[in-house]
Amino acid sequence: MLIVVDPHSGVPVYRQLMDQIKFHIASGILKPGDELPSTRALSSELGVNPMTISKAYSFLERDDIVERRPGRPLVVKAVGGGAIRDRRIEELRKSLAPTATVVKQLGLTDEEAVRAFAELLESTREPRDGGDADNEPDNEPNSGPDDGAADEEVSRA
Amino acid sequence: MLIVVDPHSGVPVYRQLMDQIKFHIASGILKPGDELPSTRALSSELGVNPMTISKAYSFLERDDIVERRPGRPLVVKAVGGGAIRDRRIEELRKSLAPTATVVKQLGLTDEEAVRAFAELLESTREPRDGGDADNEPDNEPNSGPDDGAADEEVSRA
DNA sequence: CTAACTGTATCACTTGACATATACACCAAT
DNA sequence: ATTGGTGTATATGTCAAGTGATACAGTTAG
Repeated sequence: MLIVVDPHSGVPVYRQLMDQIKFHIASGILKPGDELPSTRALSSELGVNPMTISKAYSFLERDDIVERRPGRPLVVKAVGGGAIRDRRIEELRKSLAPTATVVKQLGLTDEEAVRAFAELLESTREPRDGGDADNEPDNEPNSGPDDGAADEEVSRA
Repeated sequence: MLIVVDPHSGVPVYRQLMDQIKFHIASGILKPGDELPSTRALSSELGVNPMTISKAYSFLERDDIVERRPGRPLVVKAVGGGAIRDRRIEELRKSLAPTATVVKQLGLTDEEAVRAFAELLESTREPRDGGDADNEPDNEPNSGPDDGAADEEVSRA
């Protein structure tokens, strides 16, 4: 469970935490039933405020990824292996949703759009350190505190 | 050239302007050489500050979409017909870029990601009423039966 | 030159997200 | 009950984005 945050990356710390924990679950490093590090432990290890950790944990609970019991450490929720995959696809779809609007707005055909996506993926197939990933420029898939509106790129519903 | 902005959409006004102007260029309503409405004209028409219009114009210039001459209206930059299509693809790629990161982050394969995208596009394809079927409350350039042929081009001065 | 148009640089204000400090609530073991 | 562990609600501070009022600079026509 290696977690690294970069306060200067432009990506909110609590979101970096969420992303990395989600990633660790998705890749099996964190299994259902495992306990997450305590807020204070992570806090001193990463040099961030416990509340920031707690905020990340709260959102993870809201996303049904983690289970909260008062006074006890958080544990990874029991989800079937398949469910984890589904969750990843779901994440992807959320990230993709605004783009679907753009496609229609630009009047592109589905094929053109799909092909562009495939090419883009291929071109970025650089094997760069899979671990964490604090990146995620501006258009976040979701899992934010807001979620409400305001997005980047092009607008959306 | 119908432009509508919704200050409550959560999407910054200047970005709504950019998106709609880009869209009008992509769809041919605005052609290279056309002049854009003056900042003050658009300002009073939309009820926003001229500076907000100017900000949108500035970004459009930064994106090489429009040309600025001091004291003169902005004009759509001369891009070849083919370039317009490329520009749309380019827009799409920009919208897609963050998602490419997410894909890697989630450890999904290209195929899975591409398929999810294709499915998403298909699912948003309204079966009835061909056209655009678009769900896009806030930012939608040419929606509405009005417009007809009334205003277009940019002249308006 | 003056007038009327263009765009915009500068500054002030508002708003919201983010991170934090403090204090509190819960649980388990002593 | 006390102690030491857990997570977190609340209020405060910081900072950047978005917007707007004002004043200024360039162009064109009279």
